[in-house]
Amino acid sequence: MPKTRRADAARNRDKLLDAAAAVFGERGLDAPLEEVARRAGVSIGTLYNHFPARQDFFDAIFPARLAALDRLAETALADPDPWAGFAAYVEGLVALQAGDRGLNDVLARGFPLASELGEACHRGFAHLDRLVERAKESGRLRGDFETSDMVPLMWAMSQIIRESKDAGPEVWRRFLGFVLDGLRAGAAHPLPVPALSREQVAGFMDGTSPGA
Amino acid sequence: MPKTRRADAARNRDKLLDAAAAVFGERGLDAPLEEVARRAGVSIGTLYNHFPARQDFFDAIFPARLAALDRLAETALADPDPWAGFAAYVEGLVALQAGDRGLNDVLARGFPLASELGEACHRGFAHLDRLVERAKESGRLRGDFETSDMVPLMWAMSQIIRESKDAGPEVWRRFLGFVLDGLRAGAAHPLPVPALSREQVAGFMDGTSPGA
DNA sequence: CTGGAAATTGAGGATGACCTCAACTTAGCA
DNA sequence: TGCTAAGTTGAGGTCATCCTCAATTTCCAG
Repeated sequence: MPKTRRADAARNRDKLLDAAAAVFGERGLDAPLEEVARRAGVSIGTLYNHFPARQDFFDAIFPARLAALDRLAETALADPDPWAGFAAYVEGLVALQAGDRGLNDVLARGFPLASELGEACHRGFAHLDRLVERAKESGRLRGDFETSDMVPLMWAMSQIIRESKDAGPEVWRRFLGFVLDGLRAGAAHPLPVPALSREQVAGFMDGTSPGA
Repeated sequence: MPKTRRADAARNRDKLLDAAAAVFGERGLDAPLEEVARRAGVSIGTLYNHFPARQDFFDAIFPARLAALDRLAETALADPDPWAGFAAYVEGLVALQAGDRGLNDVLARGFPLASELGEACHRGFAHLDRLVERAKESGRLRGDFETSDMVPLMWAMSQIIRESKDAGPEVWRRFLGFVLDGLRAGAAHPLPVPALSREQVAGFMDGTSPGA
């Protein structure tokens, strides 16, 4: 039923999507839409015709990228070494956002989740649960680590990536090294505060967060 | 020579300073100046008369706060246990920015450093050098930790503080627990990337950083 | 008390982003 | 080849912030 679209309109839609992917990838999710229109070689009016709200771009762009997360999780779960699998997943997740400012924003904020994105996120958490469980059972991941601890971890890494992009784009690997060393069972010392609850995590996902 | 200022002008200046401290503390360094003027009960023109540039507020406000850092460092250096001193310093530093959105911004960004602030920062690094040195010599802090690693650490914590302020204002303590566990000598595994150099760190301090 | 220097005021110009819509252009069917 | 619905256009309204400056008010020294 969307087949009845005119050819030029379809072309413009694609150009907009390409431009949006590029612009959001470079400048983040708050990039001006006029820049997207400009880069697509299309007027701002046409942009709003195809994507009435900024969120519509996100819904069109990110599901495909989030598929990469699923693949990452599968590879990680296939690793015979549970700790290596866990570590590889975390590192892979951070590496993905290091190369994509838009994805970085998605992970960094109390994210602007919609429909399909929400599901992808749910799947991500499910995968993560299994990875964490497996790594804990193997005795290599500290027992008091919880899946929800991944959220602050992503916040942290996202900021490091943003700040260091220009002057030292690899530092995040070093910092992640420190953190992972702190997550090994042998390193564990008692923690002063309980992990975020499911409800708290959910709170970050719909509540709009203040910019920085 | 600034003695020749009129009494009302001095009063207004103080009101502006108080208002600015409050507003920047709540909303961060990008808070609208009109809000500062409004809260000071003064017109926007007067604000610009006293503080022609936003930076002038920072220069007037932050040196006093940075004195707290010096005190913190002294306490930490006085601790007979070098590791405890180091850990207390880090925790104190993070705690300070947890209570002050403005200070958080100062630490989080490729900061907007000026004159006096720059010096305070230098002092901070000098203190930190000694704390790190001492903790390493005691064999409790991992040998490959460098003073400049503190910069990404502050970036990381600042983001966690910002994101969690509303829904779980204590999570940062938990995450810092993980990180500190990773900094203990016993936890160390080889790192994939060298620390930031002095020059790189300096690069963050003048280069204006993009907002978030 | 008073004159003039010092300070204050706030309307308004500049900027950059958002979004709309009436007028125009064009694809594609008959 | 028209003709029309689908699509495009971009000037311009809205909004939030920045910053300026001519007119006005206030302080205080003489």
